[in-house]
Amino acid sequence: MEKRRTHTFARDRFYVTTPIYYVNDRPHLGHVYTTTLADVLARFHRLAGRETFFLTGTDEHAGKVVEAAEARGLTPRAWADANAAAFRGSFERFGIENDDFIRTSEARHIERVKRYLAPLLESGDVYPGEYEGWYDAGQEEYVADGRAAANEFRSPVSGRPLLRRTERNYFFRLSAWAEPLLALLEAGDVFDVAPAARKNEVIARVRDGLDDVPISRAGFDGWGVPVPGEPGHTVYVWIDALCNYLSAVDTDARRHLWPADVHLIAKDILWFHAVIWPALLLALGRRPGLQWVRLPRLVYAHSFWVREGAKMSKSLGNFVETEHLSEHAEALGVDAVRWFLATRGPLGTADGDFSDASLIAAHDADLANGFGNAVSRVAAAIARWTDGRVPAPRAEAETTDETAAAARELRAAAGRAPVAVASAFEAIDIHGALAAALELVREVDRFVERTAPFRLAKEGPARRADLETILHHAAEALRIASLLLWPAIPAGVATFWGRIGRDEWGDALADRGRGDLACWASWGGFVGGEPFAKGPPLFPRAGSGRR
RNA sequence: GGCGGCGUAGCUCAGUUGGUUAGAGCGAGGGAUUCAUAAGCCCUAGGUCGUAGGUUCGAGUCCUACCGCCGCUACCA
Repeated sequence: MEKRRTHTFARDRFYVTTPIYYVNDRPHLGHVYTTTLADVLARFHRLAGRETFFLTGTDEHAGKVVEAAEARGLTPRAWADANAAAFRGSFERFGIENDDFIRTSEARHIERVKRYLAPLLESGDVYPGEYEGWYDAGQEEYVADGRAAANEFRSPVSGRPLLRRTERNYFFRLSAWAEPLLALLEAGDVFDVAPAARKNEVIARVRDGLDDVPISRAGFDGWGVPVPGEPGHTVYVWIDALCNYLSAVDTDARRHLWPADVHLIAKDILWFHAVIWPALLLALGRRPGLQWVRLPRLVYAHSFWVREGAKMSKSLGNFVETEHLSEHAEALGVDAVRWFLATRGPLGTADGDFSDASLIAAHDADLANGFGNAVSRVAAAIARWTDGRVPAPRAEAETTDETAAAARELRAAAGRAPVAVASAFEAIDIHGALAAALELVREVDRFVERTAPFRLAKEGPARRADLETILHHAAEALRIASLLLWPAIPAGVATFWGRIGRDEWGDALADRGRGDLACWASWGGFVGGEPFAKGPPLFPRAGSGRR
């Protein structure tokens, strides 16, 4: 389909963002999806020991927010407070640990948007002009020329004729940045867009040339960011919203975090993130005192969820609500939801189908029958034959050649896995990263089948060294696999760590702390004598068994 | 209309710069086991690689046409 490209991130830090969500929306699958992906990435980089910053938030400055508030007899502030809280709440429910939650209505943000606009006005990157376009009075918005023509100059919503309207507002000189942007996109080493198909779309459009874009709206009703020096104008919400990525880290304590490593978005807002935002940053970076403002390294646009083949939309009313996801989380644990989103979602250019059955199937196949069962069988073996303690490894000379060979191969697989997982995560190939982690679990299952410790146990002391080597290796490989799986299924893995006497890892990573993956995931963490306790299934099967 | 992409086993998809018998996961069928969450492991899919041509010693992998599907075509977050 397309070639994945590895993006090399700064080694010691990682900054990932989600879009800030429209505060008039109720949180649904789409929001939880993007945010979960960001959380998985952020957790991986934290685990790897990097200074990680994961930002999400809400976009609040739209005229419709004021309307929605008025309709409910609330102030925009109160309405936004309630809905922003709803977003925060649903994210918390799925184990998402963002480092900050920015709201565009916050003073820290508004103040900085003004601070970014002022120098651009001064330099002429932003200039006053006249915008003429097809206006949909019912929607109170302009309709793009192409779209207006396609609709025979009638409102796509109401069907009423569109009005030709002229408005005085401020423009961003986007046209000036087409060439530099194209060069950057084609090189792809400083600023990049992924997946490749999305990048191609952007390049094709930028190649056709760019028009200047209006970035303000006439009128200011106290909700929004006033244009500096022109208090009767409001900064267009999109421009306002994009600035959040920068404004959130534009403090002495955080400025070093910029540029963002990944802006994770859905494909519908690619244009703003892949063209307008970088152009704005290029312009900003030229202003005195703002040279630290560089381009984000990567804009990654995933696709949409569909439900049983049908697009989710307000008109169909078929959104997968957060409440619905919560039911799955209650039945199977949050990890089940996270795992499904992270491994089966529309990460590439194709839309992905959501169904309850596929969520449960993913949980059963990978978590219950996979990781959970492997942990269970190894824990039971250790409980029965080595008193619940991980045996110390034995010298190869003490075991048969067959045992030694199998052990060597498992150890090699455990060495390859962290490398494969890391490089997949670097390429935002979350499916690939988690598949690589799960592959190590499969290796353990194959290893157990091949070496059959349950048979050796019956052969008495003669095979004791083999038995101990086998159990040590199986435990060790699962220990390493658990680290690699943690970003996606932190709850179950934390429980597992408790059983193997590694609560310290959970402690280190708690409260957004950092780990030391290179050290933790290296072979030899178990020296012998550690617990590997049995316990209730980490991921109890939901479906019935086979046969 | 323009630009771009896709169409590979029942399902979801991998298939490097063209080269031995086209792969994985899930599902389905079969088998040997029994430590484990009726889990795990092994074997099996005889797939016209959308269709028709072409280039080549050789094409799923390049070219052309056609059929079907999809994305983008600038300001709805």
